[in-house]
Amino acid sequence: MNIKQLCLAVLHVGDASGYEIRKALADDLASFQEVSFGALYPALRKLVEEGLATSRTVSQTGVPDKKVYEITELGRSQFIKTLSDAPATHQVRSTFIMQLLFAEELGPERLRDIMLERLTEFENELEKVAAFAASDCFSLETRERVSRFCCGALSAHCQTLRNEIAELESPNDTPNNRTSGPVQCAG
Amino acid sequence: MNIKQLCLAVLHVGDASGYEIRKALADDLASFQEVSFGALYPALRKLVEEGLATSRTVSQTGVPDKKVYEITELGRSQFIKTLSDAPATHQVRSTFIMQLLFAEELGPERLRDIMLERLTEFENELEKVAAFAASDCFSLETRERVSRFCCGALSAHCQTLRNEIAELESPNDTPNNRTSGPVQCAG
DNA sequence: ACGGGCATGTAACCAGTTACATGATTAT
DNA sequence: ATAATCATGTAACTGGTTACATGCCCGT
Repeated sequence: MNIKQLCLAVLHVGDASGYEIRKALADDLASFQEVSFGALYPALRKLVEEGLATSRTVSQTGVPDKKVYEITELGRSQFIKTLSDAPATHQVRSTFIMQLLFAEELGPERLRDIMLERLTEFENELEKVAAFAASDCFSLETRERVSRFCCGALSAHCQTLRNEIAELESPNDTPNNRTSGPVQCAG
Repeated sequence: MNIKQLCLAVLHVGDASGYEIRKALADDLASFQEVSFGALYPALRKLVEEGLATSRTVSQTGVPDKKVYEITELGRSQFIKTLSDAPATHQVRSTFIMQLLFAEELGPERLRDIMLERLTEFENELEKVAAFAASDCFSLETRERVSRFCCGALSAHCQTLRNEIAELESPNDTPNNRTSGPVQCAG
């Protein structure tokens, strides 16, 4: 998923300016990386050069003019083909897991803060997914499928973290909804 | 989590050569990105230059010599401090979610293949986590905490995908363990 | 004979971030 | 006043990947 591909994904849904594309990527669906303008604008220029998109300047009152990009048929077909041919990767890069691994070195207070910070972030992402599910982008079927997939992991993460935090604060209680002893990694 | 930090993490657990560090990152725990040798060896050289690690050449019979790196006290303390100060990020970059979003354009057969491919991969990762939980790295408490966290999401992903695949193959059945209708994004 | 695992390293390249540059409008 | 939002863009830099270079041992 490079920036050009990411831009085409947004433009496939509807016309947008560079600024709007960035906002769409950052806000609309959790877990899609924020892109910087320094990479975004050159990428859009290249899309136009390659005939995958066209641009037009739209004047606005109050705010500056914007360059609205529109995907071409070539852009549409190339985007879908590239997406279809790409392996179904799903990579996690997590400082948080590393912090869990070295929790003993960080100390219980810092560990608690970190888990709390992450829990809040996961809850925010969950809200973004809910907002996406209630939006009118894509078909109902697609929105439900994507939401179910994302919610599954996010809810699990929230649940686990709440248990871990509770356990840290009162180590003697065994919370009712998790098993102690060997971890069961049921698929 | 840049490469130097990643190397220090592995070396914090025990001495290792460049080759072994790469293997540790790729195999031992799911969701830690594979690093290329082109980035790894220069990073290790820099660690030695900065006094964060030392290296010694170990002769082996049959296989070539290897350069085993050992973390220094400075390396240890700097690694932990950097890790503690870092924000608890947890980023997902997923071609797969993008493919779910544009599932209608890909067609049901391709969608099914993609979900199957991803399901297999998640199952593999689940096995890696189980192997980690049964290993002797880190304390039991840490292994359980990390395993619980990782298993939670991976199991949820597997469950969701199995439902989605079943639904695709017989759209009329409503699987017993998922609700149809509006998605519930319970935290 | 050939592929794969072990083992280290460099050079060319590329894709991204960060910082800089500009500037109007609106809300606090 | 001062920050935030809207809006586009360039230049320097960084942090990686890919491909290349080398070489030996083991299994089939």
